[in-house]
Amino acid sequence: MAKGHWLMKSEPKVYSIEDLERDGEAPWTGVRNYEARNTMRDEMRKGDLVLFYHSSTTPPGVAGIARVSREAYPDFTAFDRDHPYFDPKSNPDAPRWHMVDVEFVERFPAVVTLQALRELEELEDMVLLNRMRLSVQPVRPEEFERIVELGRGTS
DNA sequence: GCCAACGTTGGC
DNA sequence: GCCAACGTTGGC
Repeated sequence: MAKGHWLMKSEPKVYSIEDLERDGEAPWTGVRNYEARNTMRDEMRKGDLVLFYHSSTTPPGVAGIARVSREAYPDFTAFDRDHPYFDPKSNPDAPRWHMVDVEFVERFPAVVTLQALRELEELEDMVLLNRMRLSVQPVRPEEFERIVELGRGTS
């Protein structure tokens, strides 16, 4: 089975690639969208590579690479009444939300901006550019490679 | 801060 | 099961 490629969004004010670099590894808490959850729960496998996207910032874009380090398990922040991601409809006996852990791989010297991605014809079918609100999404291997080249400044 | 896009909820 | 109202995301 070929290695999977994904893109995951985070607001850097909440959790940035710099935070992941410092921490080394982190649980991807707080996804409260079914499609994004299903992707994490059903499709993401240990070792898969992830584009780490910074959203709601200036400029938005891909900041680096992470790797799935633990496959899906219940998002415990949903059980914690005092946590901002608390969801009363989820509980440990019937967890509604799942997440993966990711580990730091690489931070790009410069963010590959959303604007730059939009300018490339070969990326026009990217889920990112067509379903702007989906926070965990698949990326084609060739799209992934192209963005990594841009991020490393090697193209 | 605005607001378009769009996912979710809940009344019926 | 439809769909209007509502809430959230996320670019600008």
